[in-house]
Amino acid sequence: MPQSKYEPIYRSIKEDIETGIYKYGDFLPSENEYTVRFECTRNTVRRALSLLTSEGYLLPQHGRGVQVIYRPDDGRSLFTIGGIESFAEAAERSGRKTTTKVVVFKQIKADEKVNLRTGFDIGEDLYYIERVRYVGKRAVIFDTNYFLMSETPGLQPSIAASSIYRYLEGTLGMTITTSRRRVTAQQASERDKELLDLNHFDFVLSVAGQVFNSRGVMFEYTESRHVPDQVCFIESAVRQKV
Amino acid sequence: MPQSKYEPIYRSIKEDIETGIYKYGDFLPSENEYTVRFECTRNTVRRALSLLTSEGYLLPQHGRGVQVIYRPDDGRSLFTIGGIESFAEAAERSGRKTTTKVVVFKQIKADEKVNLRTGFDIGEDLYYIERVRYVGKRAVIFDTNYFLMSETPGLQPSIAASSIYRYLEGTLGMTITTSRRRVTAQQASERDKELLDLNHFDFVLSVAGQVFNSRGVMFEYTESRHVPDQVCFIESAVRQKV
DNA sequence: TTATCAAACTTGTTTAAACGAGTTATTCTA
DNA sequence: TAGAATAACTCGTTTAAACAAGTTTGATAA
Repeated sequence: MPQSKYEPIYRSIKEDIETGIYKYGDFLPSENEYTVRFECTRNTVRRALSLLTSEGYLLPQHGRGVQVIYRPDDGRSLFTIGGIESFAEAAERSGRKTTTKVVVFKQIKADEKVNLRTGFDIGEDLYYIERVRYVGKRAVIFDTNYFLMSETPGLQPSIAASSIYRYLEGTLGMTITTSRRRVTAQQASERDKELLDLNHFDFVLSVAGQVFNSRGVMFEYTESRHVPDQVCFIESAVRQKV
Repeated sequence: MPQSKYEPIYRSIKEDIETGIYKYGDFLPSENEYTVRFECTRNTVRRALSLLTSEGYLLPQHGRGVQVIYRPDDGRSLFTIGGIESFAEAAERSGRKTTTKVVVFKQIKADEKVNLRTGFDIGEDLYYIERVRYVGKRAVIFDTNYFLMSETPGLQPSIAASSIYRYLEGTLGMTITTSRRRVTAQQASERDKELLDLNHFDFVLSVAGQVFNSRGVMFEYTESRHVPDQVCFIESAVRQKV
């Protein structure tokens, strides 16, 4: 791939914001100034800016300029919703030590119950995996995964213990593109209490979702049950024009 | 405003998907076909398609086409995260009868505690509002709002009881653009138990966030505490290219 | 029949230009 | 001095064209 042009521009401006060169409330240089600085057209600049807008970093104002509305995180949030990030990626970003324990790893055939829950067709061959994720010594996430065997050949417990995504993207050359997730608060099950260090909590934050690869095949269904403290999801939205 | 051209195209294709003309797994007509159908350039078509992609409706595949990955909702979710929707809008969309009761309505000055929680500067004049939202006869949401008085003049309890956003957008001509929200699961407080019909639950799903108007002024901070059942948040994400 | 190659698609990126429309600052006028 | 008109900015939308790069299909050659 011939390395896109807008991507380094996006990254450069993002860094300028995160390092405080442009602070909350400041206006960025105008689009035309950026075309000179980056030696590209306004379209390319606008593409980079629109990415940052959708991430909640910027607020463009017609006729005035583009304002920075980003405020640094307080660091309490492990995950940022609005992007796709694996457990390992998120942990690395926040600089915390993490480990994974594989509790269950088996092959199943999707029955009606699985179909209802995950959306996989009845009769499909699936890997069923349960994992517990630790941050430091504390069990904070209980993951249940269903992977479509035909799309994820060679999956093994040893891979599940490190990073399945690294395997899929690296070894298999798969591209993960889109996911759709549902976030709910739920009563902790007996299994949650058994596997997670919930302390005094008796509920979890559940994130369930389907993941598609670049060929439009839904190859994964995952439910992650999170210990409620120390974990939160951040989302930013832009209101649709009418 | 000269009514944008991509917007009706976006709406048209969205409708075709939601009404099942194009089903889950189908490929849409190519971009070039759409340029003929809508009498516009490829750029304009692509703009409409990219909106639907970011909403999780579509999965474009380089060299192959654009696939539909939308599946109709099961209707259990009142809200969709990833957009900005008021309580009234969301309820209307799901066709349920709702009412609002204003519990507290007063003017306050932001102190250090408020500043830490909301991000408003110390000394700012604010409206402080507490509201309980009912779906049918059940109290399902406990809302705490802070509004910047200078940006929301004339706010009154009677307005808070109907729709504050309708007042802001309609009467004041304000444009709401961007919001940034944090989703967490929390232990139900005594006040939650007093005001909400939690039934057997002792926890809530909290959504807290800042809202900006079109002039880049943060004019609202809101925390909504939801009864956990029957409410969920849906989010779709597209993985960032590297 | 099978394998290979090329043509004809598909979406992805970038340029260039023009016009619209909102905001701000300046200049001119009363 | 105060106010109105204007010029010079800002971002928003759309067109047109070209090329890159991935996929599918069908023709061609072994």
